[in-house]
Amino acid sequence: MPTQWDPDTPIYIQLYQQVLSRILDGYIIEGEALPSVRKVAAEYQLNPITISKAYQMLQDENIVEKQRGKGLFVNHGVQDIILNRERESFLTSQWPKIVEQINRLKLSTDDLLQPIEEAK
Amino acid sequence: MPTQWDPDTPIYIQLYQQVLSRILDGYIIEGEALPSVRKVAAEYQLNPITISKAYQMLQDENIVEKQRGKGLFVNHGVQDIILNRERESFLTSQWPKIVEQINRLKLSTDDLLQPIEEAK
DNA sequence: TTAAGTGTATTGGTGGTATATAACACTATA
DNA sequence: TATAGTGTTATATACCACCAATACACTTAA
Repeated sequence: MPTQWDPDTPIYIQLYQQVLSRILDGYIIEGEALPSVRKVAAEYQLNPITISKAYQMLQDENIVEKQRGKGLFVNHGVQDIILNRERESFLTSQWPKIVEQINRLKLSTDDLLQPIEEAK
Repeated sequence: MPTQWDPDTPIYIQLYQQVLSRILDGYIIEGEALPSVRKVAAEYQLNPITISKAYQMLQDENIVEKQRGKGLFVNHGVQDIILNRERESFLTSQWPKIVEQINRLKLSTDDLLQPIEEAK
């Protein structure tokens, strides 16, 4: 599914973001286990440690919890937390820069809406 | 002016982007010379090679041209070229991802416009 | 108990970034 | 002709992020 990796972003970061996305979009359910480090490693032809590093970030943020010998389980209530966190982050740190960029490039609403209409 | 450097982006990349921005915004004029490698190095406490690396990128893209012994001069017509290039890049590679993100986070137009209104 | 399944700590290689230092080739000016 | 100003190249050094190979500690189930 992750056709290819973006060479400008560390793989473990992309894995981390992918898990967040899948929780957010409901493909990974609260209370269930993440696919094991070795499974993902085999599927994507990666070193288990690389996946472990992504999973470690999720543990540090209390998104998942480790059950020794069993795997990593998604905590309850996390979907909402992620949604709010991403919204907050987008609105405060990304969106202002985007607006500034739009103004700097003197882009019209037509320029911005056209690609959206075409995608429909 | 560049209060501080973003630790997540190479300095020479930030220098390169800064020059592009200043040309775009009219602070650096076509036909004029860029500040010399050594001046910038002294001002920002950097190694001359670091500045040279940024300037090399600008030469590779024909933004500036070298006059041996004199310095690097901004080519004519470059302001428009940069504007079009940035617009193109923004609309095709950044904006679609932004729109997708907005949809994914189910952000309303109110959420997006509020910070803009507040800034006025 | 044994085998297979969890995650992870250690170690080492590779490549990118930036520095320090020096030298080169050229031009403009006093 | 000196001198000081351009950008550039070369070498060595240091540091850190990324990733792989290996080995370890633990749990579960046959």
